[in-house]
Amino acid sequence: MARRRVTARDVAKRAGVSQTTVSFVLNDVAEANITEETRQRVMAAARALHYVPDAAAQALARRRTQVIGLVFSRSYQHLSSHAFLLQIMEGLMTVVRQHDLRLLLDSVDGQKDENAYLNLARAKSIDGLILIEPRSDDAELPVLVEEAFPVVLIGNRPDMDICSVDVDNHAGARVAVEHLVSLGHTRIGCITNAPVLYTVADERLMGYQDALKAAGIPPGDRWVRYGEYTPESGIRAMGSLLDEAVLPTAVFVASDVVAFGAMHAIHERGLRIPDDIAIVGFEDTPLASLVHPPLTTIRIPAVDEGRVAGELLFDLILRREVPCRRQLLETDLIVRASSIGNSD
Amino acid sequence: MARRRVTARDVAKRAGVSQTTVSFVLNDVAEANITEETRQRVMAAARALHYVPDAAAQALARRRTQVIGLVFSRSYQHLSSHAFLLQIMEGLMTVVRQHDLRLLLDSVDGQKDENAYLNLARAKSIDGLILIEPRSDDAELPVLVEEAFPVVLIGNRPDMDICSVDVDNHAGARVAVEHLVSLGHTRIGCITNAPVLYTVADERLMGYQDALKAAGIPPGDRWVRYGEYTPESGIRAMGSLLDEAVLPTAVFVASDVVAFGAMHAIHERGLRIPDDIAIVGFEDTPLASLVHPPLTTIRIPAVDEGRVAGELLFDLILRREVPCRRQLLETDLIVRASSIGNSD
DNA sequence: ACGTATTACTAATACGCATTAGTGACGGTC
DNA sequence: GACCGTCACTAATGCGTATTAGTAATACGT
Repeated sequence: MARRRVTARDVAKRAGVSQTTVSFVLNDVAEANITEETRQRVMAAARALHYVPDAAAQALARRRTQVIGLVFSRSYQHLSSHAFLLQIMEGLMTVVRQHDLRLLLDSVDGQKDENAYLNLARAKSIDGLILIEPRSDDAELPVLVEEAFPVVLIGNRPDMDICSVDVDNHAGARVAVEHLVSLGHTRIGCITNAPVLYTVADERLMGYQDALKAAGIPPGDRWVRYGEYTPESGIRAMGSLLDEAVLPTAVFVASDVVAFGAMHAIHERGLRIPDDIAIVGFEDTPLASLVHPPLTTIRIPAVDEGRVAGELLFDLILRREVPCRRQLLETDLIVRASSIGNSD
Repeated sequence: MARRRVTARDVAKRAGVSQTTVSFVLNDVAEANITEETRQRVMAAARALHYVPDAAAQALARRRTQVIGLVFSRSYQHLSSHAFLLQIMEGLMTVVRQHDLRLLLDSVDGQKDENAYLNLARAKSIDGLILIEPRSDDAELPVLVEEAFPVVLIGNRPDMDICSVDVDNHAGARVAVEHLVSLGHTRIGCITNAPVLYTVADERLMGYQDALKAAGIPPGDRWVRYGEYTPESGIRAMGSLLDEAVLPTAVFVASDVVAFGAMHAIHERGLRIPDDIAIVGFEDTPLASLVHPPLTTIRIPAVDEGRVAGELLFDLILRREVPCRRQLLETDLIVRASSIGNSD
């Protein structure tokens, strides 16, 4: 086949007008005063030729690409354990479609790719960026902000003045642990969702500790372990906890996915949930209600996070006034059988 | 800040050469005979100015965008239940990085967006396309093929001559059901992963039926239900199965995610897995080994699918010879406790 | 010594669109 | 009837790169 590309000039020729007019018609330029009759002729020609404007040429001329970047600060090997990434994308997608944007995906792997998304921005491959779970040692971010590039974080960097959408991780973790305290637990462990280098992990750990303090329980390191996104890390962490001489009676696992691993480890040792060890997770991933026993957890409105972040970014790109630079969404405690139900 | 963009001309000025030379140096054009000394000067200038070529301008001049599209034929509302989409992306990402490409994400929602990815192609937003789970009634696909646009399917369209990466769904389903037969089951139900409009759902259902026939068991519709990607659909389908007067003793659920819902429904009714009803899933999502009881399933090498599809597409884009247009990857039966273990 | 090759570059142009600065035709004004 | 304004367009230019067609300067062969 290999027919030549259809350009605006082809459309113009067919409609018997100039390329300029074609551009005016297709972009609905009001000041151009195009007669209805000409408009129809152009539209018809465009349709007949299956004309679709060249994205690169448009981007070059308009200085806008209509593409936004979605980047997560994890190596892509950890991608598949990112339980609510898909939910975030789902929310984001609604906005993306509304405004006829495209979504460009990338991941950042700590050391390896320097300037990964910074270069995306500089190459103007994207008009704006949504960054998931920024690391506190991320050095690109300040540069981007300094260059006034539109960025919205999902998660946060308390040290920076930057638009972000987040949940109150500290409060959420606290509610989770208070729930366990209210059930009478005093020996409460914690498995983090990630290394504390990630703000989100640190905040949840703090929430855990503060809840204990508030309940008059001295928090220590004995029952604290560090997860790393994956179920496997949950298995390891819980395995290590279960090797302690004195076992906790409840564990707050700061990520559902890690919690699934932890639950598996508990079952493996022949212990029961919640009778021997109660578990509370964090996130409420779609499967949390389906595992056995269903997992008590702190719900993050991930779809909303994606949607709100998308809207915020869209406003930033258009240089609109942004009402609130830091959006904090609500978490909810979802009580299920892993903390309170009949045992399995 | 808002400093003006750094262009190749700026780099040229600083290095005391022409823009052409800058382009030659940065693209390693061998025929250009650039002296090492000049090369160094240009490189230094580029680095000093943080020069990054404008992606749109490059795309326009090169007639290639360095972007590939990843599209799934599901509405984005179903996105988050797409268990191994992330794994596919993980595999794809390895290729994408190797060749310094970008990944553009989109979804297609049956009726709503006509020409969704066709327009991506025509706008030359992307150099090639990977389409996940094409529908058999997808009318854009033939057009794309006719226009000789590089496309690789994950899944297949047996009626079309098109590059694809897939697993043998029929064989996989058959192995799953044969496993149940070998355990002595004769009343074996099936819950599909999706409407049979999707090739992949149809194939797995066929595999189920053929396995029954081969075992001398007449396949009927009585114990067949139709899932729709989600756990919820699994709950519904299994609920409906459990309302039958005579219950199956085993059910092949053609998707892990749907199976998780089905297992939940079984637990809800106070039945045990596998004692009352054995379950075999399909896919081996990361959580299959972690649910309770761990799920027997047919493993799809999803990461490999992504990688292979990416490599295939890359070859197509470069108009290289493609060794085999239809790559069929192996599935494995992973036996876990949901079919054969101790009950829960 | 003269023509040809080679080297190391540069000038000019194309890519396909958006946009700015016109332009000719027509209508109304004083 | 000279002037201004509006209407409905078009010609020309710019966006930032890749690439092609040069062009001086030097090297080489005979």
